[in-house]
Amino acid sequence: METGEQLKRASCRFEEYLQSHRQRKTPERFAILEAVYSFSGHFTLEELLKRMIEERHFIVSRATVYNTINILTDAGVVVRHRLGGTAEYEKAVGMADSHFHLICSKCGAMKEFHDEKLLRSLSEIRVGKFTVDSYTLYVHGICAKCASVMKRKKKRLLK
Amino acid sequence: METGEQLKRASCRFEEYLQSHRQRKTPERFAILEAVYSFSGHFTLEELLKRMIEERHFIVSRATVYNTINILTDAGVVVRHRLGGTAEYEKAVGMADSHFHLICSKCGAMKEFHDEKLLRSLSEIRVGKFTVDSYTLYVHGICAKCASVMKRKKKRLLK
DNA sequence: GTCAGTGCAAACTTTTTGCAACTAC
DNA sequence: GTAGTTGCAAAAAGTTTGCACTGAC
Repeated sequence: METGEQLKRASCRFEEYLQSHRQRKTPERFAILEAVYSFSGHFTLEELLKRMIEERHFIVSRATVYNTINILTDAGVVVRHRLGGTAEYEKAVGMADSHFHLICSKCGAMKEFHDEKLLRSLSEIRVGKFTVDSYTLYVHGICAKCASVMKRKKKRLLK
Repeated sequence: METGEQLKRASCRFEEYLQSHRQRKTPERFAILEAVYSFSGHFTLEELLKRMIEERHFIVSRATVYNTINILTDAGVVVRHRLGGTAEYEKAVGMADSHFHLICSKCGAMKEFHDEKLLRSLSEIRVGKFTVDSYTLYVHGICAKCASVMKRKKKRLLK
């Protein structure tokens, strides 16, 4: 799915959400949604705010971005990750349920990966009367970069 | 695996971790580990501190509990969940990699579930040169309780 | 016109840190 | 003895909130 299509679907879902929750369709909300979908990967709230104001020249307050990102998350068009101190976000439409996250325990880096087979296993989850919406899978371990650093360190110690 | 066995294995792993990281085996650290393993489910840092002091009569400062829980998490004997505002923790030995989490988007409740098949799929994950340690899977959706509340609400509106 | 949303700053919650005293090694 | 650890209080970081003004419906 291309980026424009993602945004279109997200806007649609967001409008429905706002309507059904009797919340208003303000320009701020849609400008923030667009900025969110302009990122290809993860971003923090601070990065989003910066992109809004400096790059997209849409003046909006931090409080409104916080408020809106919460609504977007509730609406299911944004996913929130809280691994380090600062929350990270990413678009959900055309993304969620289709990729998973590798987290390096050493450096904290987060990287995406795809796995069709795993995706199929996940879609088969049925747990009592719980209605499944989406999944978030974090695979913890050591990334290639940190592994090689540790290897070098070990070698030096052995000398 | 019974609780005592879990704690024993966790202590062992923790000792190894401390040794290899040249960190000290203080009474505080092991008292905190024991308190952690005295919980059967999730708990917050505040709950842990309360159990330490009020129930187990081991006086320790909040700062030390924060410090220690971070080390325990790094050592892989505790898992941290950051879904709401406050972090929640749970023991990892005999738990992690063997159960997954259902999160209700409505009420925020977190519940565990087991799935042998899924566990097998996860253990087959291989992604480039990333060394896999453990997994954390969150399944988001609506819990049975919230679903029935919403259903009732809908019915009332239709009357 | 009404009530929800926005912007600002202040408040709040959770977690980390600086420093002196202490203790495991 | 030395360097890591603790406890306390203070600070930081991240997020939410109160209030007056604005604007969507």
